[in-house]
Amino acid sequence: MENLKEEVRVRFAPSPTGFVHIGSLRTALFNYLFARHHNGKNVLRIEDTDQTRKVEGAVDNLINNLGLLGIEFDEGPVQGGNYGPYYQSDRLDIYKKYCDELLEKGAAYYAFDTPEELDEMRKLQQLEGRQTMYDRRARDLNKDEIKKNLESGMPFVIRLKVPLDEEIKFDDLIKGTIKIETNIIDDQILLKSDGFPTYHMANVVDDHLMKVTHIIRGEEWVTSVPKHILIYRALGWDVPKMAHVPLILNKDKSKLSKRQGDVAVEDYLRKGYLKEALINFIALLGWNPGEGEEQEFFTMDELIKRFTLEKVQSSGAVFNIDKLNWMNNTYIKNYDLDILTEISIPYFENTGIDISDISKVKKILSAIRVYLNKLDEIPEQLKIFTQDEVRPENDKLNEFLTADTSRKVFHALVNKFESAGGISIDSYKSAISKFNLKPVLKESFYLSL
RNA sequence: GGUCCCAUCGACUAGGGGUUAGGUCGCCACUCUUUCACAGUGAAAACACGGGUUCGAAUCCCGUUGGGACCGCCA
Repeated sequence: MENLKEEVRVRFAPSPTGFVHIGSLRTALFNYLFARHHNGKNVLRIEDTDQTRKVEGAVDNLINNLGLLGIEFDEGPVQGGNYGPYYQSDRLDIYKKYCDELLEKGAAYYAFDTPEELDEMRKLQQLEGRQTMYDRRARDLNKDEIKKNLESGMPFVIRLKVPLDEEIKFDDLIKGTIKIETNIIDDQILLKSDGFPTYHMANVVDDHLMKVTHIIRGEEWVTSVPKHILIYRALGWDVPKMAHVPLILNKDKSKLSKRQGDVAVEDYLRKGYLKEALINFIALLGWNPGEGEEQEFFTMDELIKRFTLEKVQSSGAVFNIDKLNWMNNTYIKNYDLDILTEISIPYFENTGIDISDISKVKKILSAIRVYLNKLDEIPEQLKIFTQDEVRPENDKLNEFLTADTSRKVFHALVNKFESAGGISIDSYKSAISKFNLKPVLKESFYLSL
C-alpha cells in the first residue's frame, strides 16, 4: 500500500512532569520494539509546552530509567538528530508559523475569551446537562474587531475552526476504523495565550516535521485524533499511521493510578525487580506472540523479533502484581549469580552481613534467592544468618518447643551429636533420621505418670 | 450526561464457524520436608445476555447490559 522502502520512524513523547509511569514505560517499550523490529528509528521528543507543570530533572530521570531498562533512542535531546530540536519549548517559532498558516487558510481563528468566561460557559452547559465544549462564540468575530483587540494588547488564543456536519474517519492499527462527527469536536485551542502551543498543535507539527510514520501511544488519545486529522488536512499533510494501545488498569479496572499502588518505574526498580523481569512482564501486558505460543519468558531481542502491532490486545489489561512477583522470582532464581550478587549488594547493607566479603554474600544469596520475589526482601531472609537466637514465631510453637518432652528430645539429640563428634552439612540429616525417638519418649511418658 | 473504545477462568491470555475451549499467575488439595518456603503432582475455575446469519456460532452481524477512556489556555 504505502511506500515500503520508507524508513519506519516512531516517537515517544512524554511530558517531563516527574517519574516514569508504568503506562508510559509500556508505550515507550512498544515504540522501541516496533522501531527495532522494522530497523527504524526511535525518537524521543519532550513535550514541555506546559510551563506550569515542568519538573526539574524529570528529563534526565526519564532517560536514565528507560536506559536502565534497555530502551534507547536514536534521536532525541541527548544524541540530537536531523529533525531537532527535540524539546518542544525550543520550537515555538515553528508552531507560530504554522498557526499563522492555519489562520491564513481560514482553518483557525483568534479568540479573546477569558478563562473566567469559559468557566462560566462550562458551568452553564453542565447545569443544562449538555456536553461541555467551546460554543464557538469567537468564530465569527469580524476583522476590525480582531484587529482592534490585537492592537490593544488583549490576550488571545488561536482556535481550530472545526468544519461542521462532517464525519471524520480513520483506521487505527489496533482498534480498526473509528468514526466521529465533527459537530461534537471542540474548536480546540492551538496556541495558548502565553505563546505556547497545546499538545494538539505541537504534536501534529512535530510528527510531520520529524517524519514520524507511526504514532504509537495510549488509548486516552483516541478521541482527540479527529482534531489532529483536521490540522493535518488543513496543512496539506499526510496523516501518520496510528496505533492506540489499550490502558493498563488497576485491580478495579480503572486507569492505573497512584492511589492503588506504585506506578513509577523507579519504585519497582528500587524494590528490586530485575529489569529483564519488568520488561518481560510489561511486554506481555497487552501483547502476546499468539499462534498458540506458550512461551512466557522473552529476552529483549526475542521481543524485538516477535513484536507486531497486530498482536496487541484491543482491551485494557489489569496490572497483576502477583504475576510480576512470580516472574521476577523466576528471573532471580535463574540469574547469573555473580551479576545478581553485584546488584544485590545494596540490599545487604546494614543487615549485619559483611558486604566486603563478596564470596560470603554470594553464598548466602545463592541459598536465599529461591525465596525472593524481589531484592528488597533480602533483609528478612537474612535473619537466620544474623540472629544469635531463633525465636519461635508464635505461642503455639513456643509451647511445643519448651514442653518437657521436647526438651528431653533435644537433649538426647545434642548428646548424640556430641558423641558423634559434632555435625556437618552432610551428616546432620542422616543423623536426625537415624535418631531413635522411642526410648526418650517412653522415659518421658513414664516420668509424667 | 455526550462521544468513542472494549467484553474467553479471579488476573494475563491462546483459539477465531465443527476443540473434552489450551497455557501462565493466583487459589485449593496431595506429595516432599518434623515448621514455613522451595519443588513435584492434581483439581476447581471462563466464551456477559438476547436476537439474527448458518446444517452448525465462543468465533460473523445487530441490539442490550456491563466496564473504561475522553469531554482544560494538561499532556
